[in-house]
Amino acid sequence: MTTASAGKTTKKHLSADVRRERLVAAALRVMKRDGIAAASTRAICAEAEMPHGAFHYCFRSKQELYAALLATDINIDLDAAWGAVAPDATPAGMLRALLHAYWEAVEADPEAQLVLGELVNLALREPELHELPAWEHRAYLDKTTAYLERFGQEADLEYTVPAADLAQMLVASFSGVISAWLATRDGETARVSLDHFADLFATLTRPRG
Amino acid sequence: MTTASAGKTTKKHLSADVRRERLVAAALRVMKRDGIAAASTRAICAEAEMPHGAFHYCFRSKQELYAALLATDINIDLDAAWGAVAPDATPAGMLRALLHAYWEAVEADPEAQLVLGELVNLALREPELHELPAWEHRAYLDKTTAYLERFGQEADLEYTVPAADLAQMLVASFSGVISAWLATRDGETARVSLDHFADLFATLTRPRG
DNA sequence: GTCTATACGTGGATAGAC
DNA sequence: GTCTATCCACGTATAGAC
Repeated sequence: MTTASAGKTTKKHLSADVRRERLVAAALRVMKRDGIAAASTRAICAEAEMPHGAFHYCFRSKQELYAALLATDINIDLDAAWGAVAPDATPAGMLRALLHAYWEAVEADPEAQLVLGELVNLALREPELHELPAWEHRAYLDKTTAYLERFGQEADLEYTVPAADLAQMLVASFSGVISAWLATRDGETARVSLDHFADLFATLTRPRG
Repeated sequence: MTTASAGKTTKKHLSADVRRERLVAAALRVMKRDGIAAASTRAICAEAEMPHGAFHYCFRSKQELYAALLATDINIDLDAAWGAVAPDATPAGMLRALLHAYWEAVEADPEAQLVLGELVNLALREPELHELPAWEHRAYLDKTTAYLERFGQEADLEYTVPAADLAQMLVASFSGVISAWLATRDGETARVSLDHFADLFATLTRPRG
C-alpha cells in the first residue's frame, strides 16, 4: 500500500485481462441491443464504464476485439441444451426433444443469433478473420457428431449414413430454420419444420446388429 | 440544341430513373467486391461514374438505396435454375437434380450470397426495412411451393406432408448448407449434404391414388 | 498502467453555383 | 436538373500528461 486511499472501493487499476473481459462483455451487450454497426469503440467503452482510451491498451485494434468475440461461445451451448434430453425415447422422439431443446435456447435469446450472423458476415470479409467461422462451424459439427455417436451407443442404434453426414444435416437444417425465423418471427412454422426434420432424420437410424 | 457541344457523346442529363438503376447496379458491384461496409455513397457514385452529389437527388437517404437493393432479386433465380431440370425422373433423382441446379448457381456467384446475408442482417436491424427479408422469404417459399405442386401433378405424385411444409424444409436446408459452405468453402461436403437431403425429401412422396 | 485530449480520415447529407 | 464545395458528426487510433 503506497497510497492513502487503500480503503476506497475504487475501480481503478484493473488488470488488462479483466478489462479485456469487461470490454468483450460490453461489446456483446451493445451489439445485441443496437447492432454491430452501432458498436463503436466509444460506445463499447461507455457501456463498460471505461474511458475511451482504455480500448487501445487492451486491444491493438478493433479486429482483435472481433476475434475475441468470435472466440467466446456466442452460439447456443449444445451441452446445456442437450443435457436435459431424456436418452431413452424412440429415435424420432429423441430427435424431436433434441431439436426442441435447442430451439428453446434460440427463441429465448434472438439477439444472440442476430449478432452471431453479423459477426460471421463480417469475419467472412476479412481475410484475417476468415478462419474463425470455419473453426466455429467445425467445433459445432464435432460436438454434434460426438453426441450422435454417444446416443447411438446408448440407444443401441446405428445410422444408415455416417454420423458426420447426419451432423452436417442437423446443423444445416437448424441453421436454415433460424434464418427463416429471424426474417418471419413465425415460431409455429419453425417448430413444424423442426418436427418434420426430426422425423426424417429418424429414418436414418436402425437397430444395431 | 442550345450548345455548341451537340456532337459530343456526353453522359449528362440522364433521367433520375436511369441514374437510380445505375446506382443500384454500382452498389451491388461494390458490395460484392468489397463488402457492404465499404459501400459508401461516395464509393458507389465513383463506381457509377457519377459525382457524389448525384446520390441524393436519386435517393432521399441511404436506406432508400438499401430498400431498392433488397427489392431487386439478388437471390438465385429459381425459374432459371429449375427450368433446365428434366421432369421425368424418379422423385429422388428429380430432387437431386433440382438441388444441384440451384447449387451450381450458388457456387457460380458466392459473393451474391455474401451480400445477400449482409443486406438481410442489416435490414433485420432497421425497423423500416424489417419487412423486406420477410417478403423475400415469403416469395421464395411461394415459388418453391408452386413448383412442388406442379411437379407433383406432372409426375403424378403426392406428398405425405403439405407442399408448403416441404417447401419450408427445402428452403431451410438449402440456406443452411449455404451458410456452412460460406464458412468452410467445402463444396464436396455441401453436395453430400444436398444429396442426403434429396433422398430424405423423396421419402415424403408417394404415387398418387 | 491509466486517462485526457486530440489527430486524422471518412461517413451521410446539404447549400448554392451553374 | 446537375454538380462542386462544404458542413458536421463520428470512426479508429495515438501522443503525451498523470
